[in-house]
Amino acid sequence: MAATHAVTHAATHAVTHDVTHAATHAATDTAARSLPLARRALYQDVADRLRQQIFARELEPGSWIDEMKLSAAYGISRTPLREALKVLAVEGLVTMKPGRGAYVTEVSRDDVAQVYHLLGLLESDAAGQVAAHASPAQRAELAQLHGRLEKQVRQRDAFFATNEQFHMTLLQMAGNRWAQQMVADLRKVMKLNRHHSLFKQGRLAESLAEHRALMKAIEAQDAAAAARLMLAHFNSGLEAAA
Amino acid sequence: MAATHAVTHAATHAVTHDVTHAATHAATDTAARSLPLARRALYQDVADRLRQQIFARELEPGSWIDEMKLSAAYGISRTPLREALKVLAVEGLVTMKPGRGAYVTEVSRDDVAQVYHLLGLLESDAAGQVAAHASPAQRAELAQLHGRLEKQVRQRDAFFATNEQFHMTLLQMAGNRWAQQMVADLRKVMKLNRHHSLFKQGRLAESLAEHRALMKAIEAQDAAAAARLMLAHFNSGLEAAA
DNA sequence: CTGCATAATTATAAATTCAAAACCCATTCC
DNA sequence: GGAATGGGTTTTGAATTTATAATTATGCAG
Repeated sequence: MAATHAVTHAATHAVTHDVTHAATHAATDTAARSLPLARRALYQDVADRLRQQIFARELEPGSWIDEMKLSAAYGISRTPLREALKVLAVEGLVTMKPGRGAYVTEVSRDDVAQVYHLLGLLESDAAGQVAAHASPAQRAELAQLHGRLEKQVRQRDAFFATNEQFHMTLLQMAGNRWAQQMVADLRKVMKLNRHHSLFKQGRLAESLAEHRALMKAIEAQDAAAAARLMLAHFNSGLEAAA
Repeated sequence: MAATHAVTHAATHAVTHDVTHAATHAATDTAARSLPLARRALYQDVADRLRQQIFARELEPGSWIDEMKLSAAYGISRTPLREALKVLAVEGLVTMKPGRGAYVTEVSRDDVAQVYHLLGLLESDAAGQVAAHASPAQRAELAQLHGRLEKQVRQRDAFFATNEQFHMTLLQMAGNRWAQQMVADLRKVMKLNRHHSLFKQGRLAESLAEHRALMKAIEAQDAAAAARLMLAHFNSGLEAAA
């Protein structure tokens, strides 16, 4: 069950701002190469693992994170774990209380609304850019992802993953790496939320319909419509979550 | 000379997501209280100091950060320094190369444009919200800050600091803590840029004029105009930087 | 003289150790 | 009886140590 998460993270995660730029053509490669050209830092792996546990609610929001217990469970020392916790703190997933350790961030109803608002703002802007400037090949890639989405209305987890991939691909095409990083972080925070809108009955189909309209606008290269539809997509997502 | 920076950072910095919520009424307090209710973590102080050095170009973009030399200079061990470096890495100010340490991030011309675009997006949204929903007291606070700005056209550093305070206060009033955090981070990145628009001759006066128009829209509670003017403010800032 | 292989040096990464807080609970004083 | 204070335990925070990886220098062969 952790498999889908692993894939998702590999795609979204670019905290290191990987300078090798190998990531750009990584899509063509098969899964993972045996020889790790750029060795991954341990604290990053630990951060990934922590995110997984937080998103899976194995670490509950509001709960205290026991450094000794966790480092023992991971089979590492406290040092890389503490470094990872600091990374998650900047991302907003955990909260550091000086002198008393790290706590999993609690995301309030208000926070959800605020994050949805920001995602709408950032992603609608990106959608407009893509509709205006994307190459035919890029539009085809989005269409292909959307096609996969259409086939996955019945499989919630798969839909979830493809949906995220669609949105992140769009962001990447918009070409603003800072926006991309921000949206990735915000989406991580959203996963903390128990009342995720896509969990709601009927929301998947609704979401799909909105995506369909968005794709149409992108293929018509109608930037204004694309932006408007993406904003509407997030607004109805928020409504479903409320 | 470091004084202005210290104040700026104290205002913008909320990485800890200070749970005490004391920050909300901090504006009424005088500078800094002598008794530190919540002891600050060392790695945070180190992070602040690193940012200062980076912004002051004592650590040049692209240059390698010598952990041993720096920890010795700061009179601390490498452990908290390395934790601080990881924080800055997530913020995008430094780049971690696995196995060969940390490097100060180089911010390209393109990056500047991208960040300006995002700031325009986020802050114009905030300006609209504030214009629509701010209380008379809040509008007065903004007006007071703007008044200070008017008097500081001749003092670049002071103008700089007050300008930042104005923008961050506006963000705080908009009430979206995630947006606030993001804008704070983006503004940190902007400080990396050598070609900062406010350094340009005549840009200060121009900036002030734009602020004046914005204030007028806010006091008239004209949300659309406030948003539009804020966006224009950033667009002309970008133009000046290019 | 040039190119590659190897050894020595240097720096990073992680584990361990040490010290200083914060917390808990019992006891005592008001 | 309740609040405050004290010691004991636990846990964080930071320094130190150890191991691993990368870089540079050096020497040898072509």
